[in-house]
Amino acid sequence: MLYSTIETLKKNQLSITDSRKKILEMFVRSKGALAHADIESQSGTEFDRVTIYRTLQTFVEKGIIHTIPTADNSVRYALCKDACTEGHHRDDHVHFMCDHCGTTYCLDHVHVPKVSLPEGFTSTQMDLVVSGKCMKCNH
Amino acid sequence: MLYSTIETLKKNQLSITDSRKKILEMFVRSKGALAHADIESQSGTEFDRVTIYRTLQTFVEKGIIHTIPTADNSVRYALCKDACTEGHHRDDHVHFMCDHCGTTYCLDHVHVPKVSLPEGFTSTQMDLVVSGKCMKCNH
DNA sequence: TAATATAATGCAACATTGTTGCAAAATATT
DNA sequence: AATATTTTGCAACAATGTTGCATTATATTA
Ligand SMILES: [Mn+2]
Ligand SMILES: [Mn+2]
Ligand SMILES: [Zn+2]
Ligand SMILES: [Zn+2]
Repeated sequence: MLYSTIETLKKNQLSITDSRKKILEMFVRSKGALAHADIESQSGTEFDRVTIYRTLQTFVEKGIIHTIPTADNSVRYALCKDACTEGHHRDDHVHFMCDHCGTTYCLDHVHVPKVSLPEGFTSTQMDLVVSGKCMKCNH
Repeated sequence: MLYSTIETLKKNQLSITDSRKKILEMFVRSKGALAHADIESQSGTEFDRVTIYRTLQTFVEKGIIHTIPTADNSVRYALCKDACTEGHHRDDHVHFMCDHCGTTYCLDHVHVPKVSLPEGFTSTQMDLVVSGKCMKCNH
C-alpha cells in the first residue's frame, strides 16, 4: 500500500508543515539515498539548515527514514520500506554505494546473511555496505 | 611474524618520529579500535591535533591501519592484520561494535560472506558491521 | 469560524571535527 | 658535521551538527 506524504505524516502523528511535506516528497521521488547537503541544495533557501536537521531526526525517530552507514563515514538517509515503527527500525537489507556516480541504493530484496560470531558475542544488528559499480554506471 | 613499531615504520619507508612511534604503539597495545579522540586523550598535550590526523592518514595510506565503517558514522581505526600494502587494503573481515562498552573489534577470522547482487551491480568492496554485546559484556 | 493552546521554525551563537599553508624543528642523507 | 628533506605545531579556516529562545505556523477547542 502507498501513502501520500500527508497521510504518512498523519499516520505518524506529525503536524503537517511545509518542510516536512517537501522533504518527505524528495525522498519519495529520489531513486537513491539523500544526504543533508542534497536536501539543502535541492530546497535552496526555502528552509533553514537547522530545520532540515530536525526534520531528518524526527523522520528517523518515527521510522519513516533510516540512516545508511557508508564506507566514507558520511551520513545518508533513505525511506524505510520495511516494517519500521517509532523507535524500532527493521532495515535488514543490504546497501550499495556506487564508486562511480556516488549514488547510494537500498537493495530492499537483498538480505544481510547470517555470520557465525566468535564464542561470547551476540548480535542485535548487522549492516552490510557493498561498494562497486551500479547498474547505470556498468552501462 | 611480529614487527616492532620501529621496524614497521622502516619497512614502510617512514621516518621515525616520536608521534609515529607512540601512536603506532597505542594500536599495538589496544584490544579494540581507536578513534582520533582516543589517541588525543591518551597522549595528552604531547602532540598537536593536526599531527594526529596526519599520522593516521599516513598509516592508512601505507596499509598499516584501516578505517572501520561504523553504524554511528564515527571514524575508528585498527591495525591491518591482513596483507595490506600501500594504497591497497585487503581487510575483508567482519567488524563488531559493542552497544554496551563501545569497544570496536576486528573479527579477523570472520569473513564477509558473498551476497548475490541485482543484475548489473558489481562489487569491489564489502563492509559488514555487526552490533551487539561483546564477549566481556556478556560476562 | 475565531480564540487559544501547542508545536515547529528561523536565527544567532556555539561545539566538534577535519583541512590547509607556512615557518620552525626534527630526522635523514651526504 | 653540514646540508637536504621531511615532519611538526600553530593559526586560520571550512564543514557539519547542536542548543536556546523569540517568532510564526499548525492544531485544538469553544
Ligand atoms: Mn536502506
Ligand atoms: Mn578490522
Ligand atoms: Zn553509479
Ligand atoms: Zn562490550
